Amino acid sequence: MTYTLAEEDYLKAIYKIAERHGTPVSTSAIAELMQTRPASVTDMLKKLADKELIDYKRYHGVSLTRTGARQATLLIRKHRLWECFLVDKLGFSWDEVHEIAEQLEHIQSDTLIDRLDDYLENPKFDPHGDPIPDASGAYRMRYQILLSDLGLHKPAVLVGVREHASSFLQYLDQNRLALGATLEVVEVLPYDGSVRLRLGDGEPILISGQVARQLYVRQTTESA
Amino acid sequence: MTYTLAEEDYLKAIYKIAERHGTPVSTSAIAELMQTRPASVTDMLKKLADKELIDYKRYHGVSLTRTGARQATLLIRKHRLWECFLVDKLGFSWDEVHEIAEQLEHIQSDTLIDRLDDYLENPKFDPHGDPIPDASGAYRMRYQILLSDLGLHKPAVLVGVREHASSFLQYLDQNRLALGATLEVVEVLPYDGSVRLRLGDGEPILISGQVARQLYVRQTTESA
DNA sequence: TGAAGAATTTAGACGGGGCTAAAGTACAAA
DNA sequence: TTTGTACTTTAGCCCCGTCTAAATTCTTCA
Repeated sequence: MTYTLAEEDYLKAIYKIAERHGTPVSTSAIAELMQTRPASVTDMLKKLADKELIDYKRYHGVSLTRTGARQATLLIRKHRLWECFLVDKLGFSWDEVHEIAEQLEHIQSDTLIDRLDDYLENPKFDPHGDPIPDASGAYRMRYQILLSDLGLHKPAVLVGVREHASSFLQYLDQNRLALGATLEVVEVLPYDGSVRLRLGDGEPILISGQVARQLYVRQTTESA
Repeated sequence: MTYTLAEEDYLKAIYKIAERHGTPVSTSAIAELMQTRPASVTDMLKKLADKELIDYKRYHGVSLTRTGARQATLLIRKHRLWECFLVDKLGFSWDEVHEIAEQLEHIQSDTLIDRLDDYLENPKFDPHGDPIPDASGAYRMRYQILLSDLGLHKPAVLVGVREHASSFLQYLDQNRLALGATLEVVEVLPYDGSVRLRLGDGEPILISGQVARQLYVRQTTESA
């Protein structure tokens, strides 16, 4: 089976929304994510349903079928592997790669993507800390929590970002918040939920609660 | 300026035909190369002419404008750089890369292609021996002649192929005819123009005149 | 010069994917 | 239970790139 560019984009959008907000996925949610009109979404949903990539009941949203989910996962695999390539091999920074990977993920060739995977030495996470599915579509979620849910004085490592906007990633760069950074919450300001962090062994920095809710961390053992 | 996939394909086709058979390029030649109908070609030619990518006079064929030619060479640059990547980095063989590069060449990002160029260490020729234009679209033709035009007992090196079909490339592989191979014509059979070659210092092999007309060689100095 | 035959273009249609405007459905609040 | 509002779908249109069938133009040769 080979799908059109638009079909692939819809499958990925549905997958992402379902991942975040659960199923069923509404027409308007898809329209908003894809920067398109609800009427256009409805048209495409019919086509995807005809191809048995989604389960669709009029007025009641959609969910991916097994086939649809598999296809979406493979797209995500391709997207994330290409992001690794762009960052690790070509020297792009993590805020520059999304649009390019968005194009590269549509290249049709199973051999290509498997060889790329090997060439990159089978990375398990992409430059934003998102897990990369294997060729069968399987991947394991890393143990992670939002920085905003991390208690005081618990050593942790920054492992992922929830928000992928360039401006956000650049903000993190400017504040030395890179994946793998060790950190610890020193204080949470009650007024607005801002968080004071110690990064590595440097001076504490202040980030907004808004930012803290976009960062995934993994607690490290006290001894580490 | 950004062009659609179909427009890019047409520009490249026109460029290739013009390169081989000169200008003007006929509607039917384009249709044949692109596996499409002459009527479809005519439609697209009007659009390309409106965008000033080609000079088009009804019933009299087309030629690329400066802008069109520039766009075509950039596509060829992308195609050939991706072929290098696939062969040199991912381990594909030269008969497997065309279709994949055909997709990759449409990825839109100047930065990407320039970084890829650097990553590959600015190759001047692709895996088939075709020259790679630089970012400005310029490239130098290598001195080369067809093997069928090489005289007897002149040492030469195989530098390129005129035919890119997988089956042809595989045939070359099976006969150890790789780019860079040194060779010398031992005999030309008068009956059908078959050529007996000494390859390196091995036993002579026989290839058809048909094949000899698809191989580019460069003469080496006697002393080499 | 004037057809015949080949090449090319036009006319009209179609599927993919998108849009607007209008109509239909669901659901929460009264 | 009814009704207002938000959401979704339908109807009808558009552009892109392709096609077939028919008409046109070029070219060549008698």
